[in-house]
Amino acid sequence: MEIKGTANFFERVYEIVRQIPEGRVTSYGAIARSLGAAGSSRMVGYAMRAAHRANPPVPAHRVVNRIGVLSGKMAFGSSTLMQQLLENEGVEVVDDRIVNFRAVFWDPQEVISL
DNA sequence: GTGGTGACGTATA
DNA sequence: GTATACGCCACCA
Repeated sequence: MEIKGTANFFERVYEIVRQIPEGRVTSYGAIARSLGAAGSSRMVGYAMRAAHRANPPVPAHRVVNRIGVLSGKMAFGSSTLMQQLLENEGVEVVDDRIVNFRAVFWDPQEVISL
């Protein structure tokens, strides 16, 4: 069964983000690639921007860009909220950047391949 | 229906 | 490592 519908694009992104383990993060490109929308990474970021409309809300704070920068911290309403949430999960953040980003990086393909 | 915008990524120099 | 250019296409006015 293949759910064809652009409206489901957001839902697809949300579902992947919900599967991100605590203390881990992933990048927009990784999610986009998992959706088969490699190159359309912007759409993933756009989906996150509207993540607050999703129900249940997705841990958007676990999604950062490819260099581990909290590019969307502004969308949380507070520039420090996103960093605070990450640090609360054990992710060290300095200067709006994730320390050892590569170490805490989580590949969505890991779960999809299950 | 048309156009602008964007929580990005890749390519190139 | 930085700087610039382009593509990608769903959402909103």
